[in-house]
Amino acid sequence: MSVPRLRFAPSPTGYLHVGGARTALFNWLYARKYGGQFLLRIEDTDKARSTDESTRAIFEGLEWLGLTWDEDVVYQGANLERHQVDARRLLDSGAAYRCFCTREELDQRRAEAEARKEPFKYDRRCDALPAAEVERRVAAGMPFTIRFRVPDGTTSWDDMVHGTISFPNKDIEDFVILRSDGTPIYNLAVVSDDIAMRITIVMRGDDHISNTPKQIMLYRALGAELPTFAHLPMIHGLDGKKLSKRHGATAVGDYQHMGILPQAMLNFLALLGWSPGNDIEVMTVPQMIELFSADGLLKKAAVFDTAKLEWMNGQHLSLLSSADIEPRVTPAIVRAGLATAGELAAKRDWYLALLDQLKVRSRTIDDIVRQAEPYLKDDITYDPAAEAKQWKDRPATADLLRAAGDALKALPAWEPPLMEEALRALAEARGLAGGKVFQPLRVALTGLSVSPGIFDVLVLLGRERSLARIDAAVRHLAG
RNA sequence: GGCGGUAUCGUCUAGGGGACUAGGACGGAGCCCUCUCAAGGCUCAAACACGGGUUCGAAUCCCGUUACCGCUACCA
Repeated sequence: MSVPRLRFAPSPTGYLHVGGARTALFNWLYARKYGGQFLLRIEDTDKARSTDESTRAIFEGLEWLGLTWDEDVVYQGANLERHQVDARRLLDSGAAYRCFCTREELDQRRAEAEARKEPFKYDRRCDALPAAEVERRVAAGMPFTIRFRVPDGTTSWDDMVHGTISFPNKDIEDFVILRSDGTPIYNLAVVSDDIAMRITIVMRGDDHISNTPKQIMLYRALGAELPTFAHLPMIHGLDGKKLSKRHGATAVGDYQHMGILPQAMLNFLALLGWSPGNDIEVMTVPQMIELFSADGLLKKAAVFDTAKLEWMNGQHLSLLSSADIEPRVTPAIVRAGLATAGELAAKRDWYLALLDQLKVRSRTIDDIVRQAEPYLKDDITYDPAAEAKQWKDRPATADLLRAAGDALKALPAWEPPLMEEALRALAEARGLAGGKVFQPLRVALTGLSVSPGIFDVLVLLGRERSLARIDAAVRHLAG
């Protein structure tokens, strides 16, 4: 059994789309699971739409996800000569013929057929041209395309995900393989390259199912061995339509910038169109490789639901230690202007303790950054809603906070059990439930009505800062 | 229009003729825990597209219908 060779072959006409990322993921998982090779080919034959920028975006997206490829990147555009040679071989062997019909003529005939409500199929008129006439036209420099002559019969294959699929050849017209300018059409370029790259498994979106019979005919006419085909279902938006920009974020980079972890993205994508069974959902990347099996590949298109992605990210966040996520959080904090990397490094232990507190109540890296502000910045601002809710009776609150500050200040050590004892005693002395003390205090310390446990906040802030914030709140309330 | 593909809770899915009173997860509702918010635990609502077969028995197999998606270019 030969080593499986798979490839991901995006065209660089935009950013790395989540659908493309998932196709890449399944190819990669298959290669990793079965000891195969995963290759990357950039299909840049459409010069008008391809850009270096989007080629870079594809690399970046794949690298961020950790979907590494095994050999040098293949640029389809660099294989133009081989594509032409293959087209020529097909022409010479009689599997293809020259077509002198112009695009205008074709468009017109297509429109006429349309008007008559008939399906349009190229009528092979140029295939019927006498050899002498063909020669005359070529000699006269008439432009021509090369069309593949579709044989009679049926073309079918055993698809890895769909089982047997077959197409009556009569429904397939003699398709163009080489344009009049000498450049190849997609189907030729793909087959030519897949043969050259010795690809054994072609795993791609099921929007290519209709191209497959054409490609199979090309493989045969070229005398090449057929690869195994696996057609993955598409990804749709919430409205059931093929996922596109109007559904919001569709580029993997969008999710990277939203603070999604690559492993969570991969995990989520893997579950769209594949299931390991046994109700398993949250998986690390090694586990995904371990569990991956082509049997679990589904046929049905899946809807991309970001709510579940965020939940998944939260799951992965809790799987990681604060030290693991620190490299991803720090740049975001720096970008938000809350601290410099140097400042954070100087108090690393404290910083990691802070992350431990914040990550449990976060779903994304951005959530962590949002919550970190009161601990990283010197000044806090009181959230109006929190103030209105927890500081209703301002004089009484000022008094309560002053007392709480005094109690805390009197503590022999800055430790949670002592804090709790003192604060609960204060509450009891005033006939209040603990929360009636903790909540106003939380606002004084963080400016917010939501935070980690109050004693954790006190520890994170430290004695001096906590006491100072309480003082400031008392002054604010009195003033 | 032609051809192809697909069809289980709103969403991701388990399910491979009897173990189905159709399971899990997200989201939703509620309860517990609790100083808030999360996390966690528990509970509830929620689906086999429809119609015919085959079979003692169908979510599972077959056929048809419907719906949705894709392809139908000198795009990829």
